[in-house]
Amino acid sequence: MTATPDTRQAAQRIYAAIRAIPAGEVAGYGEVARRAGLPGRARLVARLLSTGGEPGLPWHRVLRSDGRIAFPEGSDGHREQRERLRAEGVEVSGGRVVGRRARPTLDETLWGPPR
DNA sequence: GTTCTGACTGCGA
DNA sequence: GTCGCAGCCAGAA
Repeated sequence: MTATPDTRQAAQRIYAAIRAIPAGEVAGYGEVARRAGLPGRARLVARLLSTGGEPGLPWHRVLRSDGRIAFPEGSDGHREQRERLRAEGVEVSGGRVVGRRARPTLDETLWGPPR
């Protein structure tokens, strides 16, 4: 790849943003990208994960803006993500997150809460 | 070098 | 609620 320092750094920020998602909570690709300082680069986030991402990365907490799993229902990845989320107390039905607003409240849960 | 593709998003109908 | 379209960026062929 052209692995420019900028791109690599961006990837690291994205990874950090994903790791910052607390268990039992979910975040959208766009949200993660924004937190990483890359607004509008949700696709980059998705691509990073699809190309391997990082070991131990809670990628299953990353959903689409609709709060749905990015994988098509019935897919292997879809099934795995659903299981992982359920293990953390997040119920998923019909590819949709239940018991929690689809719109990830990352802002409030992560960096912008109480205070 | 150009072209295609993709774990996406937002808006309008 | 769903469906379609355009915009967007980065990597792979």
